Amino acid sequence: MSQPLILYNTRTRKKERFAPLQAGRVGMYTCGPTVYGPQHIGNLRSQLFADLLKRVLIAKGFALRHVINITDVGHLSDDGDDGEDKMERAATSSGERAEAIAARWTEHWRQNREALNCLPPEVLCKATEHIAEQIELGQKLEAAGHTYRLQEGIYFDIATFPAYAELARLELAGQTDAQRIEQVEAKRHPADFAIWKFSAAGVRRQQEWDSPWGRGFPGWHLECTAMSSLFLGRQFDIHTGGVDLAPVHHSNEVAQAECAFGVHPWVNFWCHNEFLDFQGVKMSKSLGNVLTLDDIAATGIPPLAFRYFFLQAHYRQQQTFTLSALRAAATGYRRLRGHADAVRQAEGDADAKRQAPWRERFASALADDLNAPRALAVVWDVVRSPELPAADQSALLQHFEPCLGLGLDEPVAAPAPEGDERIDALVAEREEARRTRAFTRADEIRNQLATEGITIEDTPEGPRWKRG
RNA sequence: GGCGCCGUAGCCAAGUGGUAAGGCACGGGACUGCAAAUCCCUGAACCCCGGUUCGAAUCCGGGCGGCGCCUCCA
Repeated sequence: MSQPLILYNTRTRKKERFAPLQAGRVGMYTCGPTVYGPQHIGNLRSQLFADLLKRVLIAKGFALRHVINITDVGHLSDDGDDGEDKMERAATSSGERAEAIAARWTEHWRQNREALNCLPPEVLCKATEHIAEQIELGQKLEAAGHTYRLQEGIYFDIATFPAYAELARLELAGQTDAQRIEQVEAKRHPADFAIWKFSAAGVRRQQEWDSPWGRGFPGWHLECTAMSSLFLGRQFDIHTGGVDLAPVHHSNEVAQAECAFGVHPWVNFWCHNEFLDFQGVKMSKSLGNVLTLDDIAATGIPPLAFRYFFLQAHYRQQQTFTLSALRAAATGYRRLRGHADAVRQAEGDADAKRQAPWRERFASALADDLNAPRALAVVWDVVRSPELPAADQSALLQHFEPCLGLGLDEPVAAPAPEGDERIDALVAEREEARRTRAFTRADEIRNQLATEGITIEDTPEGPRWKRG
């Protein structure tokens, strides 16, 4: 377990040995949700990735401070720079206060994470609760000559930050030719971005604040820089997010931070997860091919089966999602969990020495850029090794669980006797029929219940039934 | 127009130079009155072509196909 953790760093495009700035302590920032609606399972993949990383860091013995932000203001709804704010639009169309919408979807997101066994962050911060810090950061940038004023707002001038293209290896020259979207014409460079947007003349926004530049609201990128430095300091270890964030959002964050704080590199390790593909393309709100955790739960598949599904692919690989692939994962997950349950009470002595090879293989899989699929293969090897005493199997599974977060440490929920009198009576009648070898009648009852979606399992302790 | 990723058995998916992990499904078997659940056994030479090498899924070149980013997006 002492082997070094190797992580792929987007900043250097290499797998690197992870070492924190301060020995033993890690500061990690994860870009959180924009809370104007539900998160889909593709978004959730980013949370699962960050959680896997967090769990492995903890297993490595690091003391971790994990910060996640809630974007509850300032997100534009469409291409270009004059899109409508997503929060404002959601509020306008539903007649609710923006705060109410933000609160509802923040809670929904939090419950999703909980259902997926994502460890809670040490700090969960909201953009609207740190407006002052964002303004202060903007003023710093302004004072250092990195901004200019347009009618729409205060913009960051990327020409003042030569390292702008570094993180995402951007071709800024080629970008000028692209011209695929309408830009704010007056911008000096298409990649310049707003740090503060003005409320439109005569418009009273639900979410707006006074600033030295005028009434308005902060640009999206400002919050992450302001809040991460507030909670993690001017330089920190790890920043995570989806791959799509690197070229724009994260590049902008870097520009703001390095210009305001005079540091480089601002963040040591940039870690990005790939997309979840669905129906041949990435799952995304704009394409409309989204599924939520609620949708999955509605099919009777437990949320943790989705976590298991996630662990079956490497985080830096696009993962193909289909419902049947998820069902397959759910079957494997159910069996794995059942096995963990079965060996938990095993008699006999566990022998740490005997377990060592599996511990070693599991640890090295995760240490190698979080290779969860390989780690899962080790898990199954434990389960399918008859020569390994049950007590050792159990000890190993419990040893793995803190990294996996699959709930292998919890008893499988009892088959919940639902107590439906009619069904109970039918099941009892079937039992009686079986006893008297009236199998035709017995099967008739079973088939009848099957059409209602009820399955009967005959166990040594008698029959059991369940829905689904 | 620029940048990047991927193409492994029916499906999901590891493997980045030395005789191809794992899960699911299928098939066979055990168990069962029959099923279900569970357990055991079982399958693949890696998109195509050329090259490097004693040896390539793994490196290089070309081709075909898919995806992503450069624009709100995880």
